[in-house]
Amino acid sequence: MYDLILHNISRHVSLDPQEQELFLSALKHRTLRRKEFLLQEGERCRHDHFVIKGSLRQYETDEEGRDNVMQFAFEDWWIGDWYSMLTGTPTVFNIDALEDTEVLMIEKTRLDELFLEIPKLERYFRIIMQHAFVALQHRILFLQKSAEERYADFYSRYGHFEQRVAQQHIASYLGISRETLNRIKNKQ
Amino acid sequence: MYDLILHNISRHVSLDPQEQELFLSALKHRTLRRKEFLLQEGERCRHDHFVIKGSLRQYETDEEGRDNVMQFAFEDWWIGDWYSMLTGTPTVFNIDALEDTEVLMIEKTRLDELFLEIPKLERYFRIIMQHAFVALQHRILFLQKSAEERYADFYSRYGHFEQRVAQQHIASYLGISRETLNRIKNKQ
DNA sequence: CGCCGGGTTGATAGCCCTCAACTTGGGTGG
DNA sequence: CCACCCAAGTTGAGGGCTATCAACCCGGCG
Repeated sequence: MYDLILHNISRHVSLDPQEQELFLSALKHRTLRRKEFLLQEGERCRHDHFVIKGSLRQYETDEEGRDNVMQFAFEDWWIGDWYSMLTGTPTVFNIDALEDTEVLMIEKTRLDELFLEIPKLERYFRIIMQHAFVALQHRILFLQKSAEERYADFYSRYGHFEQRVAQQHIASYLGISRETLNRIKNKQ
Repeated sequence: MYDLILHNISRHVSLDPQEQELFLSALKHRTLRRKEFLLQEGERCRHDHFVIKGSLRQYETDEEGRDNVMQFAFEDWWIGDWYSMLTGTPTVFNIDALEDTEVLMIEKTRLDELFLEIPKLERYFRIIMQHAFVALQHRILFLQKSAEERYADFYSRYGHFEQRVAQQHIASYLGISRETLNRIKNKQ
């Protein structure tokens, strides 16, 4: 159950066995059925979540009732709402499971304590946050491009996940309508 | 010269005088004339930069020769290319000065050393990276909205900077043409 | 077997881009 | 100090990409 997260951490920092034990003891395990919510708009987000099985989608619902996908999360990814965690305000996002899913969750307040006890853990979170930041920068640049280019970029990066996600959700992630995405895919 | 950056840091962590001294000794000072480059496409980005005077714009130039503004940086902001710094690859971005500008720069390799010597400094960078991440998430959501809504959001957040930046750069930042932005502003 | 969410396809419309011409203003050099 | 020049901004016309709406198909699940 903990192999995936320990391996993920070990790619950036090396915790000794004691530190690993301390960190793992702060984690809680949660399973979700397909379509079940991990977080709903209006709640306060108090945990960060690491996916060990399945997949999730984070999205906001705008005034017209349209869903805008902020991100997906598959095995080996973190997902949560840092805005809500940092400010303590209710989240604008929903996070629900696209498949039957299992996550490890850590409370934000506990994580802040652990940063004091395990400096290397703070380094790990700094590093993955930098990578997440860079990924969003890339996405912003591609949102300036045509629908076809956006899909081509998505396919080259995340094509291997494509069958696990409904096309309309991918379209939303790319900022295009599901009809347009469909036409693009049927063109070639 | 160092007041601004020390005050910025103190909003998130409190360094003792020794740590402050150590950190400041790693900084270099650089002045740029308007239109001068801080970073150019193809170079490796080896420094992060903190603006103490003036303003800059970070942008990529695409195949059609169009500039896409990634972000601006004013006094009290950090700017650099973390993708290039993390991977050691040449940057795709240009960063140039919109006004006569002064920055404090820190070498990425030196910063990594300092993180070992001053854990609180690593905390500071983790925290500002989280804030930057959240800001980009917000921007992605607004790139789904109409040109008018994007400008309204920009104005409410950064309206006080508006006179210091050419409208065409703001348009690029918002992902709309300068003509469209102009029509929006002259409508009201 | 029926329902429903997801996907497909066509017709239409609209937002915004592009191109072009003109205006304005600040900076620079004579 | 003035005149020129170029960058930036303004305004109009036209078109294209993509959203929207609608109808229909399909497969899986209850």
